[in-house]
Amino acid sequence: MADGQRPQGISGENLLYLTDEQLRQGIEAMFFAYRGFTADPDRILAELAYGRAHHRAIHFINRAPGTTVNNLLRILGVTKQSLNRVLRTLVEDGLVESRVGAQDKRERHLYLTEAGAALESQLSDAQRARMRTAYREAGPDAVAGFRKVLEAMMDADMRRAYKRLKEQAG
Amino acid sequence: MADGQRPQGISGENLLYLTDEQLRQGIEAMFFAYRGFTADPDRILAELAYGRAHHRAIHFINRAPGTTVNNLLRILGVTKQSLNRVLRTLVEDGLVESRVGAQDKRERHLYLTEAGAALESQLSDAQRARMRTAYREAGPDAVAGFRKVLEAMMDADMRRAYKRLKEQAG
DNA sequence: CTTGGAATGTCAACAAGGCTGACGTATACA
DNA sequence: TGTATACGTCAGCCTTGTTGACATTCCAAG
Repeated sequence: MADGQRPQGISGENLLYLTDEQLRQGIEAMFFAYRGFTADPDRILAELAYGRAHHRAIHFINRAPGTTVNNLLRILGVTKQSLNRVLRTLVEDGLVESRVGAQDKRERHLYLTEAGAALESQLSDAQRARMRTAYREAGPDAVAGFRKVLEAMMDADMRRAYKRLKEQAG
Repeated sequence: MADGQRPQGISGENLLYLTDEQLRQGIEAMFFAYRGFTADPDRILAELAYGRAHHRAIHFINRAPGTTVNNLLRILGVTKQSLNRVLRTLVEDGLVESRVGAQDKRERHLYLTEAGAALESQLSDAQRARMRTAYREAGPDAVAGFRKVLEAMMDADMRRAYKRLKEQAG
């Protein structure tokens, strides 16, 4: 897998876009773009003494109200201890409500309170504003390609989680 | 900026792709994809007691050999104390060489050693392999769109850094 | 009905890697 | 000669990941 190779003309396709250099640029694009992606919420969170982990929890609780801790765990891909710390502060601060399960009392079902929903929409608005600008600048065809590549880049189980959320919320 | 709005028919364009729900899906796609994006290098790094910070440093030193500490700092967007910690272990472990500048002796120019280059290419190969699969699956048009949206998502100074690297390396 | 294992969630302690602030040293330049 | 710049370092803090130990609850096998 040497650098600078240029596979070409294989079965009639133009494979220039699979060059190591092209892939490297894609990698760097992901790196720089992800920074922009998180920059706006990060600024808001810094003022509130919260971090990115809080944002992620709030986002997915909003997205799937009543979800269990275990389910959230799988989506976020962290340990339950790590999530628990974040969740505890959010509950203490009155942003998240944790209700004991009706059928299975081991489970906790998570909901945003009004204050939690307010913060969620503040963060979400900021992040969507950046996304909207980028989408508008790039145009609908580019956006379709963007989504397609991202989806292909996910691990299989994340792709499943992603699709489930998509269907769920229309 | 309420949820679920569907701006439509504005100046003849179809703006369905700018729906809040569409933007939200884009946000989640970025989140899940970034996990996949870092998963393979992370596995390799974990065995070597290195982290993502080491990977980033190695990547950009390889990309721009002889770069100064200050320049690397700006690209990575961290403090010098944070970078220094990582850099120190890399120099100690013989993966990175730090040479005093010829013209300006205050500067340190950074280079990968042979061992450093070997690790770089191991990490790079893993990450490119995932990228290549995703690119191939999505196709060239999707890739073009992917890059276009990512670029539009960057902060202005990151976009400059990104373009400089692109031109530099062809 | 009881008991043991599995599932769920909590508490404690530790490490990586961000951050700020302060300071020292060498060099460049006006 | 004095000021600015580039780099390194020490100290201490915070967030957020990790593992290990433990309590509670459920369920199924005996």
